[in-house]
Amino acid sequence: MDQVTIFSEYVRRKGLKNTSQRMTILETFLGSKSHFSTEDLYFELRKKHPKIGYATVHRTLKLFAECGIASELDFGDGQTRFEPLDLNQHHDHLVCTHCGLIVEFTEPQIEKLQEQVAAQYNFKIERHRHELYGLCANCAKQS
Amino acid sequence: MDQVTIFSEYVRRKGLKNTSQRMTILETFLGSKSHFSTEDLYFELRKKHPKIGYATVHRTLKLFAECGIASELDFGDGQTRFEPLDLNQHHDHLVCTHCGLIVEFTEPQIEKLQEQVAAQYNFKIERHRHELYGLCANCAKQS
DNA sequence: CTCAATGCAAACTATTTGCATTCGA
DNA sequence: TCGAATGCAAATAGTTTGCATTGAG
Repeated sequence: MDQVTIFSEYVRRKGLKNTSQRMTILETFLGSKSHFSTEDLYFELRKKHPKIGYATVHRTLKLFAECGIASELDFGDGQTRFEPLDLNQHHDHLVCTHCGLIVEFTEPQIEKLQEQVAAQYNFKIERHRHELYGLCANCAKQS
Repeated sequence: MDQVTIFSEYVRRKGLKNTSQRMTILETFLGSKSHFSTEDLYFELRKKHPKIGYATVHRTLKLFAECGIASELDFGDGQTRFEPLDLNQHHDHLVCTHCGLIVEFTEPQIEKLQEQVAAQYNFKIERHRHELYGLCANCAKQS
């Protein structure tokens, strides 16, 4: 089931409405590079849909997160970012503190060890955040 | 070298001043439970030092982070938290999403795997953030 | 038709800053 | 003495909300 379908069904199930703005935002959201902030997406959208409001973008992204097709990221720079969430493929992030480059990584062994840690403390994990901050290859070279 | 010494030397080296407020904040910071927000510490301090200002607490905590005796935490609840940093003993956090309980954990194998991931992408890691969110034993029981 | 969604502006919250005054070295 | 630190109030920045109007079902 793709993200558009998930969203449409969520909207219908909750008695919400499937507006043209929401569809526009969803398309742009899925089509853009990942890891953008609300503001980024807002300005991207404004290029083709000048009348769309910031609050609508914000509320729609929240809605995406709510229905499970987006996840919220916070890299500690004061901006909430979003990325399309593929349920089958969890990943974490490397963030370059110099140029802002974001790289995704997966490491099943870390996931497994996390489970063990949680079990050890009797925690029932719902989600986690794992980010590695540092210099990417390019920035390390230059400095 | 203990944290008070580290701080004092940092202050001297930078030509800053060792005020009574800073000493008071440092003592309270080291003596309190960990993982509090600026606001928490501010109100704690107000009990005994009613004239201290929020901005002073804020700036002093930043200074602690700067000189390496505190680390800033962000558990995504909109509040920056701080904890005394023991240089020899890095740890990450389990956070209960229901009651707010925070538990520290260390897992050397995860640290090692992180290094490998970073190496694989040619990143030079400066720091990382690893948090597991879920229900603690107590809260899981009740729900 | 009805009620959710939109767009605008205003409210909010945590954080940060400007500045006159105080105080440590 | 002199510049750093303080405390207050105001500014900032990202996020969220209220409300009159619009529009989907």
